[in-house]
Amino acid sequence: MLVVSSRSLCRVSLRLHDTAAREVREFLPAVPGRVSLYLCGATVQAAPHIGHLRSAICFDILIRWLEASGYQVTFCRNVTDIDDKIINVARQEGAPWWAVAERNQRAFSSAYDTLGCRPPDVEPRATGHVPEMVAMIRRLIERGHAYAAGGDVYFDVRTYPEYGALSGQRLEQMRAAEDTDDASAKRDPRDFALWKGAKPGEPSWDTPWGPGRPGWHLECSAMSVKYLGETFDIHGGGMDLLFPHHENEMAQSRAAGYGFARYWVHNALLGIAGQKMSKSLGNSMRVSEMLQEVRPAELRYYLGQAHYRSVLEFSEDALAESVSAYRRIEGFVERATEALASAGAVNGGSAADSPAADSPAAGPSADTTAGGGLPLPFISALDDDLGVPSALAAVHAAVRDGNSALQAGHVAATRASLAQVRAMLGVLGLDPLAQPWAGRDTRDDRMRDVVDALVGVTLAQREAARARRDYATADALRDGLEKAGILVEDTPDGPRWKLQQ
RNA sequence: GGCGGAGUGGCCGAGUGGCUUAGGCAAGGGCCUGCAAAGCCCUGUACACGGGUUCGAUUCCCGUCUCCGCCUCCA
Repeated sequence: MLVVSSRSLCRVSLRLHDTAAREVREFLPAVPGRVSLYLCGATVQAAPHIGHLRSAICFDILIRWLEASGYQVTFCRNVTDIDDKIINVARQEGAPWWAVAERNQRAFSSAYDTLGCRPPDVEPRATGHVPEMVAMIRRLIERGHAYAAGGDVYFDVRTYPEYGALSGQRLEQMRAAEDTDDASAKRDPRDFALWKGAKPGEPSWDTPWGPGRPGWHLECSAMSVKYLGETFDIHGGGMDLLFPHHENEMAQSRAAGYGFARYWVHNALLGIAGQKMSKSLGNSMRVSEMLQEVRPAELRYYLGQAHYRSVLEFSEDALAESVSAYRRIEGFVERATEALASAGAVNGGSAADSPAADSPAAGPSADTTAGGGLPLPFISALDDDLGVPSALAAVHAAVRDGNSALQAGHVAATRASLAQVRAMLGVLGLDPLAQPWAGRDTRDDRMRDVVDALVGVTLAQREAARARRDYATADALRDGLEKAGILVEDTPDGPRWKLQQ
């Protein structure tokens, strides 16, 4: 009788690794029921590679899990749209810097979108927030933590004793930052630029300290305060940003009197071990290239399948394994959905797979499940510092049960398994019948209809041959389809086909 | 030089002081199938190396080797 239906009450036990604390700790948002999350987005100097997407997917799963847990999440992801490389690329192309930034930002958005990442609630750009940055610099100068020198404005590291606490660096042991911009103007070699004075021909914005452009670290501090407040819950990003970027953000913000991030979450990087450092590397790791080989959901499965704090070494073989694993799951979802459609809708109205009013059915008969039809092992896996690998084990277990039920013709059990599987996949952003993957490209859908009709003719001939036990003909027809890359499966409900991998 | 992470069965990839056979992929055997495919069942028997703590360590501690990330722009 104590079963509580509200999921936020079922599980108050999300634990997250906090880089600042260097341990997994219980996650409690500052405001009950709400989570504010700031994620360092891209510096749009080139099109995205799969490492960017691994990070995006890790945090997408975190956000989905927070939302599935009943939190209202405010998600802010910035865009750094001005920096040295962008300026250089623009020079090489003879294009304006903003055109380069715009083009790459669109590529990022498209990639995020294609891989099913929930869009941020706000996606601020650095150059749109110069006034906020100027205000913050002024505040830091007033408090004695920053100084103008030679057209730049620097943060005075020595005025902030906590510097280094986040990343575990010690000032004395650090190598001096070799800022090419006349380091002589700094009071200390480790001071970093809040504002960079403009060099001839560079884009610039006017400030009390002269024309220039934002320092990279400052933008995140200024924008997070603007959109999430002086204190917010989670600050995320790749491990590579820990130092100096996040260390500097923290120093600025705290020195300015803000509470800043309460939890720091960093994803491990995607390695590219086997690859040589040839120039081809850059392109072959592009998201757009990868999607020539595998479908978006398969790429998402691969990038999301490892624990977010484990280094993932990219390999073609491992990617292929993920494709197989995902297709097994997908195969069950498709077969079960079709079988239930034909079992439910009395007659052959097999077009019931359109996601018209297709809500993931909140499991009428929840057995070992809690809120929303999610199995308990799945819930505790994600609650334990986002244990996606264990969560996937729960998915596969449910798929196996579902396949058994399907094979045995147990409709209710099949339906229950399907609901569970889809609910879990929904949290991971991998439901084959949900948003981003289903019915996205109408041209593909129409083409599929055409092929379906044509293949249907052959399959009918084959069924006829089988009926008269003319297996030679039947097999010849099947072989013919296979040569065209079409695999035939005979099921109790008749033959079905799919494209070869 | 400083900080941090990692070495698990054919492969990817979790995890734990003594039964977790994690899970997946691949392989072999079986069931099912006209034959297949798909699916289901079974099998493999792993925790870098050397010490130590312990009744007992893959899991804790020390050392060694190897690899990786950051300390400069980077998810």
